[in-house]
Amino acid sequence: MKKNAQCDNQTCFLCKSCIKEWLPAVAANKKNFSVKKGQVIFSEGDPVTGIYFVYEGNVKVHKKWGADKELIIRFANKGAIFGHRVLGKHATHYPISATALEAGIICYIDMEFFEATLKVNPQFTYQLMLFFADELHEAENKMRNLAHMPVKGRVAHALLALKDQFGINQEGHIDIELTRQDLASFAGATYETVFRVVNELLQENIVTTNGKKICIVDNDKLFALAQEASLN
Amino acid sequence: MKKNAQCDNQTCFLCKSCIKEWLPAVAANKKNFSVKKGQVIFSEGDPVTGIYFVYEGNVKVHKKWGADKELIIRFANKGAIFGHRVLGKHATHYPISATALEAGIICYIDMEFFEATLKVNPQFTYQLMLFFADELHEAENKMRNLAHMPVKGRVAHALLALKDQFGINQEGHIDIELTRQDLASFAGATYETVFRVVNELLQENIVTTNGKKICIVDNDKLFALAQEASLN
DNA sequence: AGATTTACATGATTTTAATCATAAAAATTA
DNA sequence: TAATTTTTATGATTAAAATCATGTAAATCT
Repeated sequence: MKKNAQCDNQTCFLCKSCIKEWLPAVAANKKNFSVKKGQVIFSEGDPVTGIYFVYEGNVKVHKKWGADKELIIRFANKGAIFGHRVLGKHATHYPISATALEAGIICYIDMEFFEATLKVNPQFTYQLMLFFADELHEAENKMRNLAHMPVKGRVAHALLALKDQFGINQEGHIDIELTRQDLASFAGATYETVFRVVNELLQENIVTTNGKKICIVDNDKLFALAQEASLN
Repeated sequence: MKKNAQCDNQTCFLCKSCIKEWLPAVAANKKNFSVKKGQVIFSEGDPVTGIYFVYEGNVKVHKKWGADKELIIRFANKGAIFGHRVLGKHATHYPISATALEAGIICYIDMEFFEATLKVNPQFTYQLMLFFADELHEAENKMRNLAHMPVKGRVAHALLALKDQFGINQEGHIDIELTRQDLASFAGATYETVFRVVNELLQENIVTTNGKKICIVDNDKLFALAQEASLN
């Protein structure tokens, strides 16, 4: 929890959606700190004290199952809000964990100031509601996929979602490096199964890989896999 | 779409959360209509025109998979909002379907008036955001369960969720009658598997059934099943 | 740099739950 | 009320994916 690194007060979801007059208050109340790769920012069951934003780096938001399984709910990248359990009923403990995927800078806002922010910034509240509506929409898709779509389709969907969120870098790779285990946890399957599925995708010339880097070669086929049977 | 039956303008989520001064506007702009059992209120892919509330009856919100599978995302009961796809990005088509589980009365608000309502009622917007936060929380649990929890646990969880939402009637039954197929679709499994699981629950004296009516006899055991392995 | 931990790789086996098949009962509708 | 549709019931079979087991490679920590 080093406190040196500072954000620019204009990048995150909060700074971008609140009225300019409120920014000094944000600057005065925010707490920046840097995290290193693999650092747990908060863990399922921890008491809720505030809300977080990503300034640098990527964070996985995940939910544990037993000792050694988890589901990655989503990724928070530059600017994104996470830990929004300050809101809603029974908002006393984080229902999910948040872990840094790489070194980065996090911004923390305590509950009290966040609630003041909501009161003062109806526009921000509105934006937050829209964000939740979109999250909910994605969650609905993911639930259906987990219930009915085979692993291969879920992996295809996961790769497309990663491409959407992180984009493609100069070399043509999806611009995030995940371990196969994290990819598996994101797709909601085991490492071994995902390993086999990725092998199939390689065989079928749908993707190429280079270590953790993944390149989508045939977007259409991948897309078709992610849709399969949902249209019949 | 009979237009005779009218709601009382004080029961639904909208009427309860907006300022009183706005209620006449709501009354002037709402469109009530009655639905019969099994009636599809809107279907996945339909263009979005407005938002709905339940005044009487229960509605299932579901997402299709192929021709004959679906996942029931949630149930909307008296007062509940549904079809909130008016909000968020790409809010052009309903991503889910809504079907009446029994005869009832529905309230419809068109998009334009709903957006005006949000502008005029920051308090309502705030309540809606909290509602979404809670929905999201439940969705996170459901996703993890679909990914990792065995069907028996998911059925246990489903029964407890039904008890929570609909309560217990005088005879001690969960106060909603679902077909086994709907219970299966809510738990994210097939009819046959759920049938077998319910048989096990009967054998273990955890529930009793009487046709579609289900009574939870041993809440603790059911709760334990719905937790199993998530704590290890 | 060496030691240790974490991630990758892959085959064999087992388990779970879906699929298929078929019949009876119940509910709905003509 | 007869006819049709929907729901319930249940066994047999198959398929998908998890688990188990084991070795190697790569990354991280002293």
